[in-house]
Amino acid sequence: MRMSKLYLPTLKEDPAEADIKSHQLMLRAGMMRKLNPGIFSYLPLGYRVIRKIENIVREEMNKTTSQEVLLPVMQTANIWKESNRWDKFGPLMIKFKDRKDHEYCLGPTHEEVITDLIKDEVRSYKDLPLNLYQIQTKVRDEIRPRFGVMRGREFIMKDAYSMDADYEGLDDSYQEMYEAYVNIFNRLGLETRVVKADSGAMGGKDSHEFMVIAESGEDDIAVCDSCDYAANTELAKSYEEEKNIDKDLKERKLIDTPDTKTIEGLESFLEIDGSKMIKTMLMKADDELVVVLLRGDDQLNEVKLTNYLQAANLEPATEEDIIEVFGVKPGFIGPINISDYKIIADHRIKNMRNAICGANIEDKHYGNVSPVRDFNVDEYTDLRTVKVGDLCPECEEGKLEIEPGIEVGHIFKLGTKYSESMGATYLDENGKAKPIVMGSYGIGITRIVAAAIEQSNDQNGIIWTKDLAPYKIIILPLGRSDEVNKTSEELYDTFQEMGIEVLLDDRNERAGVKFNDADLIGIPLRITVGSRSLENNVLEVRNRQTGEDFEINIDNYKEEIKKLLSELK
RNA sequence: CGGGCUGUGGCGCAGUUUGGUAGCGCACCUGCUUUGGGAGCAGGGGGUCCUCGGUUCAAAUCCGAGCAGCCCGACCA
Repeated sequence: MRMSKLYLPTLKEDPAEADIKSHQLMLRAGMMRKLNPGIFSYLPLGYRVIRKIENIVREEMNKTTSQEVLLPVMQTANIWKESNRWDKFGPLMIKFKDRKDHEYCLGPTHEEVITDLIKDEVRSYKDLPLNLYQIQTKVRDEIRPRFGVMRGREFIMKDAYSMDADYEGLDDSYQEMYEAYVNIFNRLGLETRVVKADSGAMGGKDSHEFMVIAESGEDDIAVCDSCDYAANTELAKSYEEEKNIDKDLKERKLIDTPDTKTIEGLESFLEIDGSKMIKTMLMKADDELVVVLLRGDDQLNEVKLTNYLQAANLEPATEEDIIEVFGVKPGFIGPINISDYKIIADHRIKNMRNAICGANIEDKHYGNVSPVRDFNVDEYTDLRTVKVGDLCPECEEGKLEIEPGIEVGHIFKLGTKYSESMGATYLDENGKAKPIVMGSYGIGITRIVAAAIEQSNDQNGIIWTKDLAPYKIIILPLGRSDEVNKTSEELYDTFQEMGIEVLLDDRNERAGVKFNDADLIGIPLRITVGSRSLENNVLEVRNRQTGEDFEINIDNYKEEIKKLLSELK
């Protein structure tokens, strides 16, 4: 491609609206432009990278039993009502009505469509297993789109759905996809980590996320430094530690804590560590108020609590609710003498003795409080978010580290959630109707573009790997001598004949502009053609990935370039 | 939805405190010179100062309301 003809509007300065590297660089490198928050147009360079990723994903998917289809973006509300997700997915969906007043949404995902698609066609166990995938734009009315393409309201996703006769079949399908994902991310050159994950609104049992470790990641991953345990902190199990228990129950006492409403405040006021305190919270799970107890130095993990309660919605209770339940303003609430509401405590509360908690009296806390003797707990479960340095729940030897990650893939064992609600059944060997057992498997195509850039850039711009680079070679003719132009054109033609994707910077720009744009858009090999080098009968080549410079003899440049290309990552 | 910040040529910003009719850098157009890491000189085009309402002789600037964007929290590929 000739750059004089390429629609490539690069920017010298970082746009004010972008503050992570990948977002800044995608705008600066002319890969995309924003239409609305989280909604982008992809320009030639950006779309080329997207297609590279799509094709790698497609090739690897086609090596499995999965077959490519294309499902509708516009979906009738009926199927969402059948699966009971019309309300549950709720505000995340863009909903609208057609002229006949029928309700529709723009597809945020395709479990309903796929289930509807197969339910009339798959009638016998002989039709199973079946696995279908598509690569398509998803639309979600995200609460807060951000970080460019990282969390968009429109994004391209590869989603696959497996249909099996039973759970053993699902395990096989899941394993097949798992392995395909490992291959895909290897080919994409992304350093990913597979972690156990929450299945969230998709429902189902097992679930793994494929995470790219990156500073700008929105998820936290807990990783054991000794075994291979790795999980999203949303569900990473907390090790049930059994500390030395102080058996001597001291007499409960009331302590004056004027205007001290937070754990931190108590820590400095009383000079006692938060681990000796009981944190009391009131949460509203759907319509039920629940009292939650945690150790003072722990954080409530809302995903764990939501899952434990099997709630659709979880939010902190209002101040009015708190006053009604505890008879006191927030800051001084505690579990003592609370009996009309369910009290759920983290495991770590069980072994606490002589602790401090709110007294349900303004400006007062109790000291020397212990469970059983002083207050009742209805249920103990794992509610805390794991922390750096926690003992690993798996091997119980290593310590957990926490790293930020970008979720680029997510696989779920859905089970029969959709097939049951939507009536997708088959007849087994005995002629008995059974629900199809399903799995779903997503890869965020556009998010991978951002993740790849996050993982590979420098001060000058993007550094593409060979397989994602929109072009492999960029030729920079410098100066305007006929000889330079002639050589550049020859190189350009030759590379095209060789089937190598090549850019020719034939713009009437100064050397500095060309160098800087070449660096910015991250083309792996740059060939500089100038009178200086032509005099010596050489081509100057720079490897963008390593920064190395080479002078190659112009007489056998084809071989040299092939060699340099093959050495690229 | 809550909290913070911001809206001024295509982009990045100043001007707002103290009202007087809009400016800088980049980009763009023309000409000349230049041409190996974002050129120089000269000339030029382009702005409902987010919107609506108010105060005033006069509003980018003051007041009110609204809208939009960005960032921090709950959602997810």
